[in-house]
Amino acid sequence: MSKLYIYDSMQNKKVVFEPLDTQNIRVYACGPTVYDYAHIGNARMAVVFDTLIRLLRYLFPKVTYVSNITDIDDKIIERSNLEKVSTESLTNKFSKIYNRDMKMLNVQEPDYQPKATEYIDEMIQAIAKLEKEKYAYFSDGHVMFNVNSFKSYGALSSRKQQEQIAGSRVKVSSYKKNPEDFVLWKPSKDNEPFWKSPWGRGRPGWHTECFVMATKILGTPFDIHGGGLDLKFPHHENELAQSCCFSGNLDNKKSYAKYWMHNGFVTVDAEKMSKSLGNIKLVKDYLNIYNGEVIRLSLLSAHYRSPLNWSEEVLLQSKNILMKYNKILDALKNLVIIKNTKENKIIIEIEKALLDDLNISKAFSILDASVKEINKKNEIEKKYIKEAIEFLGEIVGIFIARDDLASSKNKKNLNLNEINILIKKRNEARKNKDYKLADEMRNKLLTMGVEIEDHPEGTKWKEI
RNA sequence: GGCUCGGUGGCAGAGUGGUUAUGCAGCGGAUUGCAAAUCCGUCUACGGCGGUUCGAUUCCGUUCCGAGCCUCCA
Repeated sequence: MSKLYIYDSMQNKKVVFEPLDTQNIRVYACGPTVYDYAHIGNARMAVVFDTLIRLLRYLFPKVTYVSNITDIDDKIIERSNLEKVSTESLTNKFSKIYNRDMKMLNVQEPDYQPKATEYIDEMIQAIAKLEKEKYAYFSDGHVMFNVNSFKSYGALSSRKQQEQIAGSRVKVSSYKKNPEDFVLWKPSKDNEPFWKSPWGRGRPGWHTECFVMATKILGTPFDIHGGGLDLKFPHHENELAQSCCFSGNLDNKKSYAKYWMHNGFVTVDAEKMSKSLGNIKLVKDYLNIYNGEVIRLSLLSAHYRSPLNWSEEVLLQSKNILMKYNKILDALKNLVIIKNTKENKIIIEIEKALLDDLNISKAFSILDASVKEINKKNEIEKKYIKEAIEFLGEIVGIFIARDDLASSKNKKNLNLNEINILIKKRNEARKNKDYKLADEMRNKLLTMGVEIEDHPEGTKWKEI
């Protein structure tokens, strides 16, 4: 097996992935804050890391994948006040919706999907330890992480504190010793959810949950820590700082995660999809129009680190690609393949592309080339092609729900009987060379939303 | 101001020091009653300017342009 290369955001370069334990690869990726419907950006993160996990599972005997859900946070509180529901019912609702939508995109559930509120005790213990060891301080009801206590702060995002301050928009709160200090524990107002703690009634800051849950579930160091690029700073930087100080590994920035991976943004009209710009696209809205695989492949159409411009063109292109391969798979459905991955030159090439930091476009170009003259190939070659398509499909997470690329919600209730009668009538008319009548039948079917294709073996139809 | 990352043909998107992917769309052809589908063939490209080189889209320098982070965000 060749080596897996991944781009490590800590080193800012592509490196050979060398597992800490080849018998169990451990990965943590930051999931969403659930106070609204999942958007395309959430989906990109989920799909990218799901694809990485699929590849790792192909390469290694065991992979443990953790991806959290943030279910306590200021925005959640704000939204629950607005909708006059409890934070629990709000986050329950949207975490279910998130999981449902991701399932539609063939995203496999993580092995663990911890929620912040399930780890409050552990967070309190961790914060107490940081405070006791002077990495954090108590100030005006808040426990703050003291950035000055960790001299490697900024290593992940290549930032130096002083240079950030000039153009910085960071608010210097009165309870901060240093502008970059961040909240580990904050006091809750009377109408806000709270947990009892040594610092009074309050709730944890955002950056603590991931570090605590990753440490608790995976143990440190683990192999890969991932998430969206916007989390690199400050979220991941802050997780790293807490973890290094917590474990006493002040000089070892790999003591938390060995590698860091970040996926790029989804853009709309070349601008970042973001809440403040109001150009958020929701997964559920696209699931009304497209099959989940179309959306998934669209999300993988650009390399995971590049920006991905979300557009109808991308979706249409993905749909066409899926239709093409589904047709080929359909034509090859009676071929029985013998799993012979190591001998299959197409797979060897595809594997090489995937092992190069998930170069899916390259992998597809190899597949496209192999398929190009499929009609001229003999049976053995066709078996290799089929095996290769299924191989790539498995890693990329497509070609699972075949035949039907229309959204299931978009289905019309068609009268099968009527369709068959019309097709029969049309074929009779064709036999009699009454093409005018034949075309009438076809137009009638079209108005019903049925498109027909004449094949040597008979007339086929599909929904449009 | 600091720190990242990009600029490839109509669009999407890989890659490489010389033989210039791939897909979608387009065009031409085969096929078809006409279509559709399929198959075959085919045109457009590497931001600007310098440099290194026999040769650069690929390396180096410089410049212009764009995106992102430094505030919640996947």
